[in-house]
Amino acid sequence: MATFQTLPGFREFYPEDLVRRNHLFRLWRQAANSFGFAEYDAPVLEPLELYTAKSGPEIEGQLFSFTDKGGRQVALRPEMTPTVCRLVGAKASALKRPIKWFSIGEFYRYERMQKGRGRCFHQFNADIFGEPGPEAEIELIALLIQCFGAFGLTEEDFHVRLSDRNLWFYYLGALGLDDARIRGVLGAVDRYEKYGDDAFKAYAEQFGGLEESLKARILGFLKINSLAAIEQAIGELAAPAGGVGAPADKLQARLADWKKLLGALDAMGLARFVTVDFGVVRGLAYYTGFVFEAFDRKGELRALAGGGRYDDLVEKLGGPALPAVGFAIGDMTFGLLLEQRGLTPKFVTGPDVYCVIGGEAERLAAFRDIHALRSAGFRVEYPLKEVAFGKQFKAAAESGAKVALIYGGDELAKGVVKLRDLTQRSEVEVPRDQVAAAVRDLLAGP
RNA sequence: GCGGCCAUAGCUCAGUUGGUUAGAGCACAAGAUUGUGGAUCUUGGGGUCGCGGGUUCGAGCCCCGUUGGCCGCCCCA
Repeated sequence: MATFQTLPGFREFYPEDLVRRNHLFRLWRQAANSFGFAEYDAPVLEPLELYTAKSGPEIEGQLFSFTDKGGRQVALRPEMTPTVCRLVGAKASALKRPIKWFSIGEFYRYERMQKGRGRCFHQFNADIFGEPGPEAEIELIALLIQCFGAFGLTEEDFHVRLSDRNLWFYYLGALGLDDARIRGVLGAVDRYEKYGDDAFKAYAEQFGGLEESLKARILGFLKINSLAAIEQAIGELAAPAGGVGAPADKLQARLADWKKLLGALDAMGLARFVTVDFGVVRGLAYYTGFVFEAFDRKGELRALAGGGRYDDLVEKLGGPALPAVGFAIGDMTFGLLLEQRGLTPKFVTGPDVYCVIGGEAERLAAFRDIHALRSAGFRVEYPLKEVAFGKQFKAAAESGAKVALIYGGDELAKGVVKLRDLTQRSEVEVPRDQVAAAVRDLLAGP
């Protein structure tokens, strides 16, 4: 029994696990590249203030934080957004626009583990900086969908729920709520799906109960699920029955943004993945416009991905004023979904060539070819120690190799190597100086 | 931070009302097999029964604590 255990919530990746993880990363990276996003990376350890500045001091309870030997308060990164804001902010004036960046990294949160959540996890992050219009959302939501579709997930498997914190703010403001109350209501809206009416308890404790008529209007707004419903709500907002209407020009601009966003996604053939759903508001205070979250269609898993616009954050973290939109996909819930849908393919990790070697004399001859084949890019295996032929053939078959090269005394005496096609179970003798070419031909064949 | 369930070999698990030296399958390794296939047969390595304490003549089994895991709550950037 091992004396030392893995720290709670941390994961180890044995080779077969890492193969699967790499598969995720490979397809995500491919999707981002095809959308023209540039990959970056950054430190795992950051100043604690980078996170407390954004989220308040309470956040420290959720962080792996400590004081380093230089007396600095530091924390393992719990997310990428503040880091990438710093990177972009520091060179904002020198970066070509639009700034489209992505990364894949490991993150750490000091939390209790649950299904789909651990203390360390990986995230794919994609962000666009410098673009205030919905063109940025179009790119990002399309990329998000592609990051899922690349695995064979369809609209039967997941959808992206899209909402708008701007309209929420306009609406709640028009209902006469101040900023603190608006945030309180949004907190309730965020939880409404899960708790129903109980979601308003926290609000009631802080501000007193909501009037029934007010609550009914909020719940009505929460049920907005189509462009037509948005249009209608905007019409009502511009000319409210009572109270203060939101600025008409802003509302019209917002409606135009919605039309542009949904129209573009439809033109890409992605409308079937997108659900308008004002029940999504995201808990975070810093989101400023469109927000979206991806869920499995069955609603069994926690969120697969989340994102939105955060136009004020770069400036708040000390950079220039720079509009931004971004999203992140976590690897844990996403992996669960792939597993549920049987979309984690069997990975062939076998070599191209397995060498069967007679004895120590033949081994030296084989080594020359093995190294040459490996240098030529083939994946070549051989038994490290002298083993009976029967065992070697068994090992060759089990390895998954398509080709066996047989270095026996008889062959080498004739200046040849036997090349066995392990699939066809056929053999040919090949002169030693033509081994690489013969292997290449066989592997390239049908 | 809180609650429920759980912990026996690398994995999946059995283990009688508490009773001798803790078992099976799979996996791994060796042999059958010194030149041809994933099979089969034989054999083997591998366990502080998570850890610590208690009850008992005797604990894998009962009790307490602790660590870890799963699930949920809080939270979820």
